[in-house]
Amino acid sequence: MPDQRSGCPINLSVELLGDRWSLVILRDVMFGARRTYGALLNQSDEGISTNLLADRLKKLVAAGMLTATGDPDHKQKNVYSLTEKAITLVPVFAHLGAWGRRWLPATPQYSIRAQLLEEGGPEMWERFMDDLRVEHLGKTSRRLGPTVAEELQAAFDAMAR
Amino acid sequence: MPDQRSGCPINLSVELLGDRWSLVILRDVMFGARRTYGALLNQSDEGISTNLLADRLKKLVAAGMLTATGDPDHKQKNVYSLTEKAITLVPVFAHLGAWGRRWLPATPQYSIRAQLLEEGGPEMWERFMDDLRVEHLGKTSRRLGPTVAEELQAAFDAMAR
DNA sequence: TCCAACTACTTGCAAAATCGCACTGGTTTA
DNA sequence: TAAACCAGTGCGATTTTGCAAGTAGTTGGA
Repeated sequence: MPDQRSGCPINLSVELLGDRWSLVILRDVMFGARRTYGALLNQSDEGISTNLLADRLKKLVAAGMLTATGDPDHKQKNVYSLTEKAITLVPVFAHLGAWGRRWLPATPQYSIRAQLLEEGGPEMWERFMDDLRVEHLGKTSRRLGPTVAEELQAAFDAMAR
Repeated sequence: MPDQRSGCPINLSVELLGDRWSLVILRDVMFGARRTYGALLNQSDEGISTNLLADRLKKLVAAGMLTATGDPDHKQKNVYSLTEKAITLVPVFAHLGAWGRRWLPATPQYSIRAQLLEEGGPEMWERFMDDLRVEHLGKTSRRLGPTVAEELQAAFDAMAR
């Protein structure tokens, strides 16, 4: 990425995220609670290959979308965390998921999270972003009860069974 | 696109729109009022090349995002129109534009439309989608006064001067 | 202590996509 | 009738993708 094509915010977003894997990886970190290379690789529903995963993780870290910190229990393991920049993509994911659910041949199991997020509306997105800030940025929580992430995951798992 | 990687709505959206040009072309049709091959090519701020533009237009038509109709005044000219499927991407564009404006080095001139759309909120997006339905789907208008597209364009042009 | 399994990658290679640019063939305008 | 305009196509170079295999350090169990 030497110089950008134009200063248009849509174009800049496309230049950063407009490929076949970046958003899928961020989705897995955000909604699938996959935080390591191995988890992202082995639990990838779309089957990303090792070199592309390594490359995208590098680029996403360089772009300030993810941070990598070593796992104290396992010297080789890197744990990836979302940055605030990535967390603020939640409304984009919510709308894109709703759009895909409406117009593309999405399967019910995979659609359930998009549906919940769509029905929850902006208030739920805000709660979800707060949960992500607790999980990924180490903010302290002020709320009680299950997190939005847990709700989404529970709904997804219930469909999987 | 033989078979899809997974039935996840985010993944399916990425498979359809996750490249370096599709969203940029749709943005130009939607916000830039460019309706022909020539307009999209010559007024492209990012400088798309002829073969890629031709290829993407073909794919977007095949995907039901655009329709092509002949210009009665000019037998060679095709006029491209947004479908309802494409028009419902407006909220995605609005959020993605807002995100790019906040986090990426967008220039003021190019940001003005994203800013107006962000400040206008969902009510403005609905008005804009109605305007697009009038322009692109031939629906009859029930509102008076300037269209949202005209407002956005006027603001953009004012910045350009 | 040794070794197999696990971790996070890197490398090599072929296929596909993207790129800029020249060019084509029909249409309209002067 | 010539020049300009229109929507592409063809080509060769570069880049990206996808798959498979290999590497190097880490961990856990016998």
